[in-house]
Formats: sequence, C-alpha cells, structure tokens
Amino acid sequence: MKEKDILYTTDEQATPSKENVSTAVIKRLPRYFRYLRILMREGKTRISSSELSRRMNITASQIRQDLNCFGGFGQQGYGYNVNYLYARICELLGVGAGLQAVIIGGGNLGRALAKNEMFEKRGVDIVAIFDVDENLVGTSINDIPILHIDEFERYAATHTVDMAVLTLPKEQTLDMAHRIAETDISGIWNFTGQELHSIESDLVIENVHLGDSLMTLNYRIVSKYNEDRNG
Amino acid sequence: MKEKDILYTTDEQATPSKENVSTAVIKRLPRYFRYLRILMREGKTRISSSELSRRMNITASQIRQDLNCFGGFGQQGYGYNVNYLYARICELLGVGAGLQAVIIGGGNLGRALAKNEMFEKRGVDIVAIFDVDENLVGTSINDIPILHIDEFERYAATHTVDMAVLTLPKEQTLDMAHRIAETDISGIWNFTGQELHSIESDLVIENVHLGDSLMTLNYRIVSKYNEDRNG
DNA sequence: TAGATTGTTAATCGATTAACAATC
DNA sequence: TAGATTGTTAATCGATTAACAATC
Repeated sequence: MKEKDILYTTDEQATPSKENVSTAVIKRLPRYFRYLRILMREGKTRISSSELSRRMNITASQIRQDLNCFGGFGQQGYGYNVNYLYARICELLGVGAGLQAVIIGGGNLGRALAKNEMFEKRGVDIVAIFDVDENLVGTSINDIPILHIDEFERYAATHTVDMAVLTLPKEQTLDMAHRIAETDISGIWNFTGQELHSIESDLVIENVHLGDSLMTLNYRIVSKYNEDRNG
Repeated sequence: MKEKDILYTTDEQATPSKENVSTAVIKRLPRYFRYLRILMREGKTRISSSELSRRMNITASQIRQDLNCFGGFGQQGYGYNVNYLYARICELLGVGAGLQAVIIGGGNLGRALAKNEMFEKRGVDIVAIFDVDENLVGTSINDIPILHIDEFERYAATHTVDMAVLTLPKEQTLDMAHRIAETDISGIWNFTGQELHSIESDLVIENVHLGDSLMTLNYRIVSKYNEDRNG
C-alpha cells in the first residue's frame, strides 16, 4: 500500500491510478479513439463490448479490461455510451488539451508533416518550424512560420511548446535532443532514425522508425517467396 | 511432425522453419540490423550476446533466443561473427533481394518518401509513382517516373513489383487495395490511416499509423502533466 | 422482475528471463 | 586443457482470455 492510499482512505479513488497502465494498453487507446469516431459518424449512441469486439477484431474481454484501467466507463446491462466513452478517451489522449508542437527540420518529411491534417484532427497545434536553410527561414508552410534554428531556445523560452517533432538529419539528433532537454518542452516525436532514450532527462520520447517498419514488411514478403518456392 | 520433416529426415534441417517465428521476434530484427551496421562501422568483427545486450538495452538471453529462431548464427566460446551475422539478417530481411516498390499517391508524403534514402539503404527500389493529377503525370521525382493511376494494372502486369506504398487519401484505400490484390504484388505498406487486413487476399500488409503514434506521445505528455499537478 | 452486460477475479497462454549443459 | 559463450531447456513474468458474480 502506497502512502497516497493511506492519506486518502476515505475518498473514492478519484482518477484510478494511471501509473501502472501497461504500454500494451496505451498503444491500443488510439485505435479505440478511431473506432469510436466511426461509431459516432454512424450515429450510434451505445455499444457493447461484444459488438465493438466484432468490429475491431479483438476480444470483448480485452476491451473491458483495457477500459477498466482508467475507471468504469460502462454501465452493467447497457454497455458503453459512445459519446461519453469517446470524451473520456479524448481526455486521456490529450485531444482538446491544446498541445503545441514545433517541427525541427524543414526538409521533405518535415514539410509533409506540416501540411498533414493529422495534427489538427488530434488537437495538436504546430506553432513553428525550425531549419538552418536561410532560403527557408522567413517563409511559411501552411501558415506556420519557418524560423532559424538559432532562434530555438529563445522561442521555447517565450512560447508554450509541449513537443518537438524531429525530422532533421540523423547525425544532428543527439545534439538537438540535448538542446530540447534544456527547455520546458515535454516530449519528442522522433523521425530521425537515430533512436533516443530518455535516460538522462525526463523527456517523453516516441521514436518512429519507418525503416524498421519497411523491413518487417520485407521480411514477410521474402518469407512468402521462400514458402512458395519450398512448399 | 509435419510432412516436410518426414521427407527430409536425413538432412540437416536446412532453413530452420521460419514459420513459427513470433511477430515479437520479427519486429526486433530490424533493430539488430541497425546495431550490426554500427558495429561494422566501428570495425568490430566479433560480438558476444552480453556485449550486444549492453549496447541494445535488452537481455543477452533474448538476443540468443531471437537469433536461434533462425539457426545457430554464433559459436560457443566465441560469440557472433559480426559480418556473418549481418549477412544472415540481411538475408532474412530481404536486403539484397532486389525488392521493387511503387508508390501510389504523389502527394506530400508520397513525394517525401520517394526522396528518402531509406529505401535505397535497405535495398528496395522504387520503380514508379502513380497519381491522378495530370500536372504530375509525365514528370519525375528523384528519377522515378510519375504515371497515371489508370496505367497501374498494365504496369503491374508488365513489370516486377513486390510492394505498393499507399499514400493516397483514406477514402480511396479500400478500392486501391482491391486493385492491388488483383495483381502479382505481394505486399502493401499502408500510410493512409485506413487500416487494412489481409483477410480476403494473401497480401502481406504493414499498416503505419502515424496518428496513433502521435497519440501515444500525447498520452504520456498529458499523464506527466497530471502527475506534476497531483503529486 | 428478468435480461443483458459490465467489472473483476481466475485460468490460460505466450513471451521474456534465468540457468546450465554442450562445445568451441 | 581451461575459459568463454552459445544453444536450449526450465522458471518466471506479464498479458490475454474466460468465467461469473455484481448490478443496471
């Protein structure tokens, strides 16, 4: 029993401890988010774990277990209220929290992300793009200003920035990560291919490794060819 | 015991059955690939599971288990020969197999991928880009010709194409997947955000969900804020 | 109330880690 | 040979699934 529990024994446990939620569960949350949006679009107001399980191709048991990590979102005998459940999951995922992001690296990928509606759909605001290229600095993409990377620290100190999206060359990743760690920025979405681990700082890191994804596809294609050949 | 085993009882089992390898193991292979490249760059010719485990932040046990799914790549008392191990993992991952890809959708993301060195580094050739935009058709990106999507079937029938990279609007994903399933293409690398499942066809599917990745980062940032606030 | 469906505990399954005999 | 380190089996851990009592 933790100290917290002792201090508040009389209370209903307010927000069920999100501390011990496994990453397996966390990684499934965005999928619930997407399927709930589909249900809402269809005008469904109510869903049972078993109907949702059929749609999502997972077990009803898993759905109930997952959702219960965060509290009782359903009602016995009824199921889950779609709008309510959606609202709670949005809350968990920070949709509507007004998170603000900067993109660091105005190359092809950085610009593609800047133009992508994904951020807007998930309530994340891109507020600035940083690059070293003097030809880019001063221009804007999608109304987002491109600033010189030298301005980064000053910008971070005078604006609210929750996350940095890294799309710069692999070799510059570690340096940049250290610079970010010195600011108040909380998280890094890292596309550089240079793995980051938040051992030193308390930065939250999400490494996206597109190359790894491509290779697992390669693996399965090549395996298929081998099977076809050998029997 | 499977028929295969009966037929070849006198042989050393040539390629240890890759059939039962768990996806957990497969997803770790690209990471081994990357770390072996680093070792090679450093000029290391030999590595033990324990030294590699320290570098990769996983257990030595896991490394030995993983590699043994594909056969004995190491030598007792010595460890693993870096070049040999790298060669075997390249083989598993189809590096050097000359896989050919087409990109379907010449938008921002499609063009960013076309310019990305990731494919080349992993031995995948992008041979064509397809789009509907008449202004794009006839031009090229990175020496890769942009063709009209109407040409897709004819192209696939007359060229060797192993995979299609989908970067088109979400709404067109299912239609396109069906068109692809009619060709000899083996795999889809799907960036559309519209999940695909290879239930009907025997297509190999790799769904990349950047939005989901962003949201798990959001989750952890918001959790951190809540912790800071509540203690 | 009776029927339905959750929340939650218990059972199962799979993946990771530990241990050690085999062997280079 | 002695030392080192793998390959592999056994033990542990965690995540998924099943079952059912609680309850709307």
